[in-house]
Amino acid sequence: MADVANVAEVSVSTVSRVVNGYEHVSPTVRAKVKEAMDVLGFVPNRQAQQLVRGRSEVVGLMVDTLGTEYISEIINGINEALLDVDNDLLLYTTQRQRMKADTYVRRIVNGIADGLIMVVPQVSESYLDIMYEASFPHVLVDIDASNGRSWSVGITNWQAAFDAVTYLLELNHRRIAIITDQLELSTSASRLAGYKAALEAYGIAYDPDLVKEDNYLFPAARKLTEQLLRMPDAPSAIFTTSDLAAIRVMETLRLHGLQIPRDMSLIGFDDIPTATTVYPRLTTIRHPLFEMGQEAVAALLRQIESSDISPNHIQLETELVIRESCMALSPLKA
Amino acid sequence: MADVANVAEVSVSTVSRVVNGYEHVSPTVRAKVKEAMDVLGFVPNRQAQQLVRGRSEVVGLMVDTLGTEYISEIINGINEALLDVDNDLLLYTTQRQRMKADTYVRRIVNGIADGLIMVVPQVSESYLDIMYEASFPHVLVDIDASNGRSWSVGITNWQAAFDAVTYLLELNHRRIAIITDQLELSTSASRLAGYKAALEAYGIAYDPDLVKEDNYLFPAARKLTEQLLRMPDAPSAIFTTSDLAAIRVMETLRLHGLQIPRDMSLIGFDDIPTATTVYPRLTTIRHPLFEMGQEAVAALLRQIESSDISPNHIQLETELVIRESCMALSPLKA
DNA sequence: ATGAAAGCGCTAACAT
DNA sequence: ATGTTAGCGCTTTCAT
Repeated sequence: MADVANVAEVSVSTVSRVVNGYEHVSPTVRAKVKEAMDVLGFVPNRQAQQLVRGRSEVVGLMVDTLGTEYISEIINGINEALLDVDNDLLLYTTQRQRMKADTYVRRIVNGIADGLIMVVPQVSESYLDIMYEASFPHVLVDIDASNGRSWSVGITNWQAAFDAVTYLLELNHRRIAIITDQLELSTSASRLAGYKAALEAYGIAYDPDLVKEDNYLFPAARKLTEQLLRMPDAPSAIFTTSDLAAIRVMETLRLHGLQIPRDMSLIGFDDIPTATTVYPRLTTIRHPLFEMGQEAVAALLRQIESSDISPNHIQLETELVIRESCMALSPLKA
Repeated sequence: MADVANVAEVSVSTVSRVVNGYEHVSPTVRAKVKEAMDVLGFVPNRQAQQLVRGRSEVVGLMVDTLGTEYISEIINGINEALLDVDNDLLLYTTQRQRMKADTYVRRIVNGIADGLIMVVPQVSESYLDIMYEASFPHVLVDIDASNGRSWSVGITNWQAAFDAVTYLLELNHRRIAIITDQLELSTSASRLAGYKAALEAYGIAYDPDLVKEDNYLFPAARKLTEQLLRMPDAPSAIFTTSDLAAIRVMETLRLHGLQIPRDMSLIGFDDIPTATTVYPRLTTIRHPLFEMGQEAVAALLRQIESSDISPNHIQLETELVIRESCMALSPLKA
């Protein structure tokens, strides 16, 4: 920077001013400085800027697992929003992590990022404690409701499940199974509640045998589907709380010679890109993943900029996307 | 840090010494400083450290798309290696990127990271130019051979394809199709060459109609498979250059009522986790994704530490993993 | 073994 | 409109 000042025959402050686009710089000088910057190929040192500004313009992202279209869409949304404010993204994966979990968070809090976005289904309370104590800006992504002390963004899980099951009900299905993620997850619990509510609205008794609990880390959708198929009064429709699981179900049904939707109706959840490339194209719930990522950044930035904002939960709407994986049952058969 | 020095009644230099674990600090003083740090919850400011050290201890990772198990495994490997040296990972996605591509790289080069790992099938030369001019440490991941001026890590693509096709040949298959990624990719070209070589070694004529070119960004495996099935002399085996494509092929075959491996043998590539969860479990080529990530970091670190090392290409070995998606043809039928 | 002081590259008062 | 200067929080000679 001193070099640029020399070449342009001005002071470093002036250089700094044009670097940061401030006013009160005569066009002549501005031009001269810009030229000098070009000639010297000058680019401001970020570390120094960060140091003096007290901000890193980096946000941390903690995910438990990469490699799903689900997380990919969220990250795309985060990136998009970050681009607007010229911030960078630091990635932390908790999967196969040898580091003590807390050290992890502590590093972020005291270190390199201005805030942290967490896309971790089951956030450990000790993480939150650390961040809370340090009043470190953070937001929890895709949880069902505010935990009271953190910002969070999620979706209307209850309504989504209610809509999906109601749609199936309108198609005259009466035996409707649900393959859900772990029920400890608040989102799963809400979806199951929505499922029950829809059934109840139609005066249909709830059958616990029709709910199968999967695990997103160790998917067992195939086994669960086969359990369903073996039932004497097997379901005519399956509602799955992720497209990934739905696709595994499709595979399994086909393996058993069943056709979709003729022999079994199927609804997924998330509306990942692949949902439209499988055959038949999957009827599913659109999960605003990309928007969730964007909202997370917005919420985080709000905290970083003015640290006195009280926790809030942002709830995004879902939408039933009807494609070809469901079919009406004839009222007679029903 | 000054606070710690005050509380411990020593100078800041001494505090710095214990923070960095230097010798020449009496045990008494060391203990006193450590206690002061604990009491005050002191954690060194990374920006300041980085500024004075002239290193950020952050490495950039540029990927074109997240959301595949392929990239996920690589990133896991990178993370693992980074953990050892206590560096952080900055993520750049080129997908849906509004930023001018060069600005992108330029930012990284002049900015925040000490080096860059690129997992981008088709690296633009202009990126490389920028990094080369700045002699910025970088490594290209999963390309087939050195480009002469960058470090890179890849696998033995030719051999891998040769092995896969030879296996099929030994199983008496004679009409063997290949569904490959874009042939502009050096890796794809090598694999196709390996395919041809294996055929030739068995004295089998090469049939261009049996090679179908897919696109990893816009997968068309289903359509391509159907083209293959419609052929009057349809293949009895398909070799696919990614497991993802292989799984789409499986789906398609099943849709057409064909059984694997009875009606069609199938070999994938990559050995992603899902390859073992589909039915039948996929015979495939093990692609050392995780190791590739680790090697990339090692190569990068070597460059960062001593910047005068000349470009090198690290080639990792693959391995045929035999599972249940292939079956021997009776010699008669063959 | 410990301390004093210079300086990493920049920004932002404060002067002029 | 432009220049001077004091830090930002740390590391690292150089003294002692």
